[in-house]
Formats: sequence, C-alpha cells, structure tokens
Amino acid sequence: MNREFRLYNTLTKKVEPLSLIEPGHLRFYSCGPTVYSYAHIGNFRSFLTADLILRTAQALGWKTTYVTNITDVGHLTNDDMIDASGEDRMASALQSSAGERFANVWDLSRHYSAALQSDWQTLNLLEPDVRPRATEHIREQIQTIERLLSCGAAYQTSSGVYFSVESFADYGKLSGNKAAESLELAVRDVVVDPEKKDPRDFALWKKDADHLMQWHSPWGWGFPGWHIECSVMAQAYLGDEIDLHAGGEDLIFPHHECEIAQSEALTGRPFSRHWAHTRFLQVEGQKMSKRLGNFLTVKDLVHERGVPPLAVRLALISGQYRKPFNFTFATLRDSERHVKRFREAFRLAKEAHDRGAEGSSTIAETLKNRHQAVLNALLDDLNTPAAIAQALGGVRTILQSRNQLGVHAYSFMNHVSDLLGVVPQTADLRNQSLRMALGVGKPEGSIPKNDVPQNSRIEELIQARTVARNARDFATADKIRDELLKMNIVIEDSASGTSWHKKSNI
RNA sequence: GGUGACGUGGCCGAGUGGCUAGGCAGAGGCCUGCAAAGCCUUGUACGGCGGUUCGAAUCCGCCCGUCACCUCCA
Repeated sequence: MNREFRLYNTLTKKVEPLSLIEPGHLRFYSCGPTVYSYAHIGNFRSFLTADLILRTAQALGWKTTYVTNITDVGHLTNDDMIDASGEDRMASALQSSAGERFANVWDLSRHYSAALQSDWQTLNLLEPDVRPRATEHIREQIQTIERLLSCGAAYQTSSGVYFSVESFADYGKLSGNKAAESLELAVRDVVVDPEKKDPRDFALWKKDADHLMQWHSPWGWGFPGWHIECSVMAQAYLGDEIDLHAGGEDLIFPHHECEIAQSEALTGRPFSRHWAHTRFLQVEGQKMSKRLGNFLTVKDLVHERGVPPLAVRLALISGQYRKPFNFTFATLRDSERHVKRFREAFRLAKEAHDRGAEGSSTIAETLKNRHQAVLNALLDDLNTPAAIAQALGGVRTILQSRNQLGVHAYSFMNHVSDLLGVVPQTADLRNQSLRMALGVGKPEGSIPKNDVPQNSRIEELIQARTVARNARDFATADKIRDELLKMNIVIEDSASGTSWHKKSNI
C-alpha cells in the first residue's frame, strides 16, 4: 500500500507529503530548548510534535535519523545589543533566586539539561539519535563563520561578525518578513550597532571578553550568535540538505529564517525541504506566564501534583499541533481517565495473549481497522484528536468484549502504544502507589512521599472493611470507606478483591 | 502598521458541498449490599450578514470576535 505522510509545510503554506531525499529514510532536525530553567509544558508540546512525527515515520517502516539539540550557550536577550555585558538568559538565571545554588553558568546548564532529559523520559518521548550541545560545536561554528566571511555573506565590525541579509535574495521566504522597513518600524529602545550595514543583519559572533561563556576565535574572545548553532549541528549530523526541520512557531522568525540564510548562502542548496511548526499553547485560556502563575512544568504536574505522566502526555497531544490549544485541568482529568482505560485494555489484551487465546475473528477485524484508522489520522497532518478517538474506539471494543479477546487485541494495543505512547505497559498497576512505595515495578502514576507506613495503614483499613463486608456489617464497611476517602484514597471492589488508588489533586 | 492562524452543542475537540467523529459533563438503565469501575441508551451544533448551488456548518465576499509572530520565548 502506498502511504503518504502529509504535513503542513510552513515554507509552502500547504499540507503536502513529506518527500524524502533518500526514499525510506527521514532526516529530521528539531530545535531544542535553551537550558536556563525547567522545561515547561509548552516546550513539550513542541517536542511531542517531533516525537509523533518520528513514531509515525517508523510505523511506515522508514528509517529515521533524528537530531535535537540542547542550547547551552547563554545568548543575549536582544541580538542587537552592543552592550554585550548586558542581559543574557543564562546569566540572569544564575542571578535569580533559583540560580543561587549553582556555582556558575556551566553548572546551571548541566543541571537543567539533566532535568530536561529526565522529563523527556517521564513523558515517554523517544530518544533522538543525537542530542548535540551548542558548546560542544563551537569549533565548527567558528569554521562556518569563516566560510561565510570568505564567500562574502558576512562582514566584521568592531563588535562582532554579522550575516549580510542583503547578500541572500531569498531572505524572508519562510516567514514572509521581507521588508527591512518592518523591522525598523518596530519601536525599539535598544542600542543598535552603528556599524551594521542593514538593520536586518544578525550576529554570527559577538566579541566580548567579559561574557560568562567565551571562546577564542579569529575575531578575539567572544561567543557565537544564536542562529548559527542549529545550521552547524544539523549539517554536521544530517548533511547539507535535510528532509524536515521542526520547532515552535516563535522560531519561524527570526531563528529559522536566519538558519536558512546561513545554510543556503553556504551550500547553495535548500537547507530543509519541509518545515513544521507547533503553535503555542495557552493555559486555562491565558498565555502561559510566570506572572499569572500558570507557568506549568512537567516537574510541577508530575512530581508535585501527582498527575500520571502519560496523562500529561495525552493531554498535550489532545489538540492538533497546528491549532491553538488551550491546556486545562479539565482536559488533564479526562486524560487521566483515558490513560486508565488504555491501561485496563492493555492488561486484558496481554492476559488474552499470555494464555494464547484465539479470540473472535470479528473483533480481530474491527481492531485491525481501528489500528489503520489511528495511523491514517496521524498521516493526515498529525491529526492527533482523530487518532485518539480511533484508539479509544478500539479500547472500548476490548473492554466490552473481554471474554472474546485474542492475540490480535494485544497486537492492537502495542500498535497504539508505539504510535501514541500513551499506554501504560506495566503488567498490573493496581495499587500502584503501594507498589511504588515498595519499589515494585516502574511507576506510571504519582510519586508518594515517604508513604510506606501510610500504605500499610491503608491495607489494614481495607482488610478491616473486607471483614465487615463479609459479615454483612455494611455500616462499618461504609464508615471505613469514608475514612479512606478523607485520606484521599478511592477504593474499588471487584471479583478479584478490593483495590485502591490515590485521588490525584488536579 | 506588516504577517499568519482560528471561531462547531454545557466543555474539550474531529470533519467538511448531501452520509453518526470521539471524549468529558448531564439524563435514564444494567451490574453492585451501597458505591466506584465497566457496559447499554440518550438530548443539544456549526460567530453574524450576504452570495454561488438542486442543496453549505463545509465554497466566495464582507463584518464581528479570539489568538499568535514581527522583540527573548517551544
């Protein structure tokens, strides 16, 4: 079957099939964050877009080479500032109250990049083939700048090296920001390097012997401009011409526009065939900001508020990446419920598989169709809401036909898991809080703190309630249940006994 | 001022010239000692005004509203 993977291309403003330079092999670069604080859910919405693209490509049987960087150079908050001793994001993070514990910017970036990778795993994102760091590619960046200078695309001033936008006719083809005037129109109260030839020109190298991070270059001590690192690292690991480049919508301009200018000025070939950008999310209808107190990180949600990580993941992909998305706690609660259904369906399917059940052929057919529908939805510009609806349709089939399941159900759940990454796979996660406290299995849910004594107390109460129920003393049994509820413990009776879970506080 | 996106039922969110998206919440039922979970049934819709058409939520125009980028941001 011939299958196209259709994605919106920012460059052509159309949804079009990914066309690969080498058939069957996707070369893909996704812009990672600057590690000056904990990554927030908005960062992860964007990383999840890349993750889903990767999973979909792999489901098509494509080979993938996936590179996503870590920006660990503290770039200036404004490219035009001549006073380079001024604000730099990592330097200001170091001076903030959260930054006090770090010895220096290197220590700070190490801490936050470790945190990023931990959150990455928590949300079940696939590992990239390479995760390069800007600071480990300074030499290549310097070499690239030298080449840009020698081919006339860049020039030097007393404060740095700039890319000459005038020398690159296609500047603006990605963002539509072609007019130099539009950049001048914007009111700016910053100092502009008076030696710049064109206001659109951007820095490739900043000369600064006082900057917290600095390297030696042919132009003296200093540090590279923001845009050059991605051009250099993409080329180093993926070649001059790549298939797909992704990032958040804010990167369209200036970052990606500048990357195109640098790379194409150098090679004379298209830098990336396809560009995919993820829209910003809002939180409860408002722009996410520290000031409004709605600045959510994975760390807050999972480790402080006890939200199951896969519920966070599901909530973040419940809207299509290209549409405005409003992240709400109501969505998060829905997602938590759905993750439970996925888990239960997986458990039933695995049971059927383990006992080698053949199951109903009608159900096998239904699930096979559902699986195709999930994949088709993703192939259609990553239509995650439709894909999730199809996956839940299959889950419903499994839950309502639990006695007729066979290996096909297990296969369906594994396909869904591979595609969407929202299926908890630990064999039996009932009483998971207890299991975690006892160090059994890998936690999928909340992380209780120092809970072992509390957990044995819960088990005692449940046992007492079972005794009361067996004696048909329901008054006592209900009293115990109320007591547990006050401890934020919800119980469920079933044929195989009573299980419990913590009420998440969202 | 420039560029782009979006407005679907109580809520979140697909779809798209005639054919049920899905979920959450609500209502009724099955199950249960009672709950919870699960299962079954179920109502409500396409921002406004024009136009094209046999027929438009779906195409076109205008208007209203929301958001984003152009300045650090995923």
